[in-house]
Parts: sequence; structure tokens; C-alpha cells
Amino acid sequence: YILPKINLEILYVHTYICIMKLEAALKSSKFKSNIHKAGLNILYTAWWLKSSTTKELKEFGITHEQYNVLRILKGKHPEQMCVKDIASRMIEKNSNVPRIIDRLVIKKLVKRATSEIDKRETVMNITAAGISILDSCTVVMDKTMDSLIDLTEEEAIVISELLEKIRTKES
Amino acid sequence: YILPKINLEILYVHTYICIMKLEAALKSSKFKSNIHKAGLNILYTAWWLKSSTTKELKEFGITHEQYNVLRILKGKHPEQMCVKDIASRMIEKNSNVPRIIDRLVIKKLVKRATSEIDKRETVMNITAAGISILDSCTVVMDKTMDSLIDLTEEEAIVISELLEKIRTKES
DNA sequence: ATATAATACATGTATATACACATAATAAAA
DNA sequence: TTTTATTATGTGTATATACATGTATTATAT
Repeated sequence: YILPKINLEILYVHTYICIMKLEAALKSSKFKSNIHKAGLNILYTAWWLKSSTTKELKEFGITHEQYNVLRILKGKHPEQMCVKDIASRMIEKNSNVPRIIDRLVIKKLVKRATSEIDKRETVMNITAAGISILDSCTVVMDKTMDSLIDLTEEEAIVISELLEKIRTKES
Repeated sequence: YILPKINLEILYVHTYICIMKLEAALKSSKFKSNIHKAGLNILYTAWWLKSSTTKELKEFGITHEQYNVLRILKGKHPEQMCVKDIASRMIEKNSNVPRIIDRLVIKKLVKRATSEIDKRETVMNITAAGISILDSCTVVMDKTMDSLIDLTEEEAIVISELLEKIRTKES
């Protein structure tokens, strides 16, 4: 890859700019290694991204995780999905899906029933109200994501490939 | 930057390899854009990294957040730190530091007292037991981090710069 | 000096994570 | 078929996040 140099200086012509170096974010002067720093940068950026998008969801009365479940359900709609299927698609794999569903059912955004085929399974379906609220959320969320992640197409691809390289493990 | 091409194919000569493309991780066939995909990759990689390191801490009986607080306290040791100072150095800025401290005090890894200078402040100090357990944790954590994040020095620097570019905002 | 504002922290509540364990239903084995 | 194992989910507990609110202390303003 040939990446264009990330020139932050050019932005100084504008009024105020908050360059969020990790050193400033964590008030730490130096890190053990660049590998270590990359790890902390990933963790901190994820927190930053999640808390920024969570704020946007607040007016809709749902959490980031509930939004995630609704998106997963809509992806298969009108097909039903069981807890296991939803869990396997969650960003945070240890999410306690039954309890996230509980709250969505209370809000009538999701319907829940026992599967006819396998009575161990609980099958979920997004309701019309759920689709409606999800669509409104999605507009805001996509716009927020685009404004938060201000990278070129090329840079976005590189960051995905580097992150996927990190997660690639032999065994 | 001139990044070496990330050649994943070369790894196939080994026995088994788990290439964690985001599509596989989230069982999703495609994403709205590369920007969007980058965002999800950041969130998912952070979860993956955090849950992997959390497992390592389990034998020491502390959580990722407690480890973080201990490291912050040791960084200033033998100086005392108040809640506000600790909070500003946390990776997750909304951490409820007083309650994380509660658990560390119960385990006698941290001592807590009211500040003499400003009685609103509570000042914390890591104990000898705290330093001892932290040192053991750090050995394991650093090794884990290095084995999880298998990037070249150059790639690690690029990923940090891209993440810092994302967080850089004008206002 | 007194009133008001700001600060630092504690605490309460709802939600979520992480994980252990219980239970019912299904699959597999003897 | 009966037993055993596995699977899918529910539930309980400890910890953490996110956020609102209360309280004591300090700073500021009049």
C-alpha cells in the first residue's frame, strides 16, 4: 500500500483543533512499545466511538446493544431468529442476548415465541414499531459514523486490513 | 507511508489458520462502506483484545479496569492520586472510579484516605501487595499483548496514526 | 461576611458484560 | 428403548458503564 502522508499540520489553519494523540487522551508520556501503543489506541478509540454513537441513540431510548440486536433482526426479516443466531452476529460476543431481548420486548420492538421445530429455541421477530425506530436510528447513526471516521477510502481499507491481520491467528 | 503488502496467503503453509475477516466475525456479507466497516472493525477488535487480556487477569483475581487503575497508581507512586486524576487517565472515561477503588481497597491493593489539603478529595495509594500483584500481571499482560498484536513496528505505527487521525476533530 | 457557584466525590438506578450453573428439549449411544 | 450427552436458553452474581442526583467542601461574587 502507498498511503498518503497524514498531514495534521494542514488542519491548523482552522480555528480550533483537538488532535487526540493517545498521550493526551490517557495523560501518559510514553508507552512500552509501538505494539503496545497500538493496542491501547484500539481500546481507547473503540470507547470513544461507542460512547459517541451511544449519545445519538439516546433520543430514541435504546442502547448501542439494543440497536445492534434490532439491526441483526432486520437483516433476516421477516425470517425469525433464535438467541444463538443473534449472539453469533453481535459485536461483543459475550453479550447476554436473552436479557437484551427482554428490554426490546417490553418496548414492543421485538416479538418473542417458542420455536415450533425445536422447543428449546426462542424465536424473535422485529415488529413494525421496531423497524420504524430502527430506520430512524440508522439515518442518524450512519451520518454520525461518517462524520466521526473522517478517513479516505484508502485509509479505511488499510485500517480494516491491519485490524484483521491482528485477529488472524495460527493454531 | 509505504506499507509492505499484507500477504495472508503466505500463512497458509502452516497447519490451521483462522483469518478473522469481519464478515466471518459478524456473519455479515457486506457493509455500507469501507468507513463503516473500519468502525465495526475497531469496535470488534477492541472487544476481542479486551476479552483476551481479561482472561489472563483472571488467575490474579482482578479485572481489566482494576488492572488499569493499579497501573495508573503505580505510575505516580509513591505520590497519592485523587479520583479525578485517576479517571482522566482511564481508557474508558466514564468509568466509575470510586467503585473500582472500593474493590481494590477490599482486596487491600489500594489504600484510601481523605486529602488533608482539600477535604473534598479522596486520595489513593497503591500498597506493597498492590505493586506485587501488578508486577506479576504486567509480565503476563505484556507477553499476551505482544503475541496478540502480531504486527511489524511499521504497521503498529501506521495503525496508531490512523486511529489518532480518526479522533482528531476540528471545532 | 454572607450568599452563590463550582468542584470532588458518593450513591442510586438501569443496563450491560462475564461467567457459572440450572433446566428443558433434543440428539446420540448402548 | 433407556440412558447419556449435548444443545439452547434462562437465571443468578459480581463487576462495570452511563448517567442523574445528593452532599460536603472550596472558590467566587456581592
